[in-house]
Amino acid sequence: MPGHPSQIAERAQLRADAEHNRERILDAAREAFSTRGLDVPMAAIARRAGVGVATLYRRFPSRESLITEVFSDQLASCASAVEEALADPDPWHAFQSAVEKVCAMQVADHGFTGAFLTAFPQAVDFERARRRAEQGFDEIIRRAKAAGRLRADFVFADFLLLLQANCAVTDGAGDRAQAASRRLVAYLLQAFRAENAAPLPPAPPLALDHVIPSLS
Amino acid sequence: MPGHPSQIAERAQLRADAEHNRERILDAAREAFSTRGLDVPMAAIARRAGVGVATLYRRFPSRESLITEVFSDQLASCASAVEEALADPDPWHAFQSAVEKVCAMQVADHGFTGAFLTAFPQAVDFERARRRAEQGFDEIIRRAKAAGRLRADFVFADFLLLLQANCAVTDGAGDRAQAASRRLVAYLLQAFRAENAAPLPPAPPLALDHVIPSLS
DNA sequence: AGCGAAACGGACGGCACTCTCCATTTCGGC
DNA sequence: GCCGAAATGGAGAGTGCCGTCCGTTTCGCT
Repeated sequence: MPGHPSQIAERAQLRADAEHNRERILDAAREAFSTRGLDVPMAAIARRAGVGVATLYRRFPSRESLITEVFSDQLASCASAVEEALADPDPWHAFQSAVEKVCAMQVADHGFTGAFLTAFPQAVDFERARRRAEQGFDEIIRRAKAAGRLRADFVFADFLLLLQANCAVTDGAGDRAQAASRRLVAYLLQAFRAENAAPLPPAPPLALDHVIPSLS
Repeated sequence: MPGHPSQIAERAQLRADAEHNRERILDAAREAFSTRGLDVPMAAIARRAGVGVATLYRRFPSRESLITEVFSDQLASCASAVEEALADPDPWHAFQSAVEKVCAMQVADHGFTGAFLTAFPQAVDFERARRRAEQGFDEIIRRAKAAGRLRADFVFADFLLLLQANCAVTDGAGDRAQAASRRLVAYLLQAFRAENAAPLPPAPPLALDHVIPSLS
């Protein structure tokens, strides 16, 4: 049921041990990226995964494809969180918890998403997960506005703004990351409430494509 | 004549041409860091400054010392902006404009400050500018609270939170950076107003030392 | 068991960057 | 103008990482 048809098909042809190593590499990469930043040497990842460099390169032809794959997973998680929130009957609570969930994820991956977002080239694949998350969240926004809880001038780009902001906070402050993130999110959620709606100057021409350069 | 701080004294001994080149290097570095990120090759900076690599290294023994010096300048600018705001008779307006000014600076340096903050080792010098900025801003906060405009549970760390957040936004979004930053700042300023003060969960144990690892 | 294909790992060439060394040029006081 | 100290630039040694090549091991089907 998790559905990457083509990819799964290809991957299914992998021999059992290869598939196993692939997972190990992905895990090692996720952890390495999170703790040591995006430019950790490939060799380090390989060592951590208990495989040779060649194995790593056979599975992920370039460093970038590895990063992309890792990020793709993260993105899928976000999409799930959003869909989960869609089930919530209370529109504002849905909005709030979707935001909080996604931000908490960013805290957990300790800076990886931030590193990925701040500087990255072509990556084509996660189209689907991205769309899914974006549309789902748009729906959440729509409902929250309709219920009169979310300010009318809120736009999807504002959510991206929050995500970017949260990234900085999560990878900047070490173990304080969680508290810092929560505080920031709390502040912004307050600013997003309809009751507090005040002047608010310009609109941010910001789309996912600008946050993730790779898609352009 | 002498009796100046050691740095000035040292620098005053530089021959005229050397001092001139030093400035050129600093300018080149600022621009290079801003546009190409923190890991631009020393050679590129030297070329841009129109000097040889050796000259660069004579003036700044390590890449890090160069980065530190550039950042130190930026920090001093912030301190000035804060002191300027202190002259404002309207406490809330002072607060607001100090925040906006500093954030605008971050937009102008296009990600350099962000890059510096997100990943940096020992740097000892800017103590003074830092203190100056911090104390000045604390005073601004005090006044704004006393005037009943700034929410009572606001703390200095919240400002750092905002700075970090703003960094991410400014270097993430290219030419949209300015609009994005303004929008984010506007949202947060609204959340900071006393009138909107709402629950707001945890307090963020965050000090300048956590934002600038180098000082620890 | 036996065998072919798939997967493996480590060694290696190539490249980019940092920092040093030194022969040469430039400054600026006399 | 002259001369020593200061400053300079470029070549190059040292280092670390990327991505590939190839001889060896492991899988899994029969």
